[in-house]
Amino acid sequence: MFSFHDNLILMMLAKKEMYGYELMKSLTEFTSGLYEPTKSGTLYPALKRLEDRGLITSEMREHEGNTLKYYRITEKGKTRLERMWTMVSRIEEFRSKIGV
Amino acid sequence: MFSFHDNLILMMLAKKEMYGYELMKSLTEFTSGLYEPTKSGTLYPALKRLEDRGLITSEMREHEGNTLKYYRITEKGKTRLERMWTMVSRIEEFRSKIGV
DNA sequence: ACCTTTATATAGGAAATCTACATACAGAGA
DNA sequence: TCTCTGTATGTAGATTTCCTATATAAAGGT
Repeated sequence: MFSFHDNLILMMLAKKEMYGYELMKSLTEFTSGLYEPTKSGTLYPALKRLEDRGLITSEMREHEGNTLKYYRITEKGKTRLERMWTMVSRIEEFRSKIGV
Repeated sequence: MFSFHDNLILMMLAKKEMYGYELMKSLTEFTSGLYEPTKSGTLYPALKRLEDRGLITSEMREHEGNTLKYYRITEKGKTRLERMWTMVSRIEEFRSKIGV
């Protein structure tokens, strides 16, 4: 219905462009205490899918002597992310209604 | 990492116990305009999984002449749901920080 | 009689996830 | 020097979940 993991990736890249490993660390920190750390075997195929669908783009770039693969969210990705924000708002609203 | 659909089911059942078809309609209404309607082929196997894991329980009960299968969230299910609330709060907080 | 809605469910294929492994380089410490 | 840890990017295979289509049955409307 809706891949939560993919949306978290888009969310992170909406803040700033990042390379894979950096993103992995950010996701792990974000979900710490709640979910298992993000693994490379989950992240990299996900990034490939998101790029194939035009939600993100990638570019190889030098950074302190290393060649890193930087990912950036596209306009299409931002539009997709809007759906998550709406969903999250609905959930918060629902929660406050039922008072749990 | 985290099945969003499963969490929405738990959320709905945290409000009140429901039978499958009723739950399907509720989920469809909740996600309307954002995602496709929930299909029976997705919902019923999900309910079976959640019951096998002890997050919900089911009971056959009469309602206006019909024998319906009512589902109820368990304490374990409520604990699981707490994780989603925390996650949703973190997302809202993140969103306000980046200002999108 | 026929159609739609309600109600629950399975079978099979497609997609996503998880576990494990593979590679390479850089720096720290014994 | 050798080894270990951390950084960095990925693939292979199995498991799990999801989607599409189908099946059944009963009730109510036209």
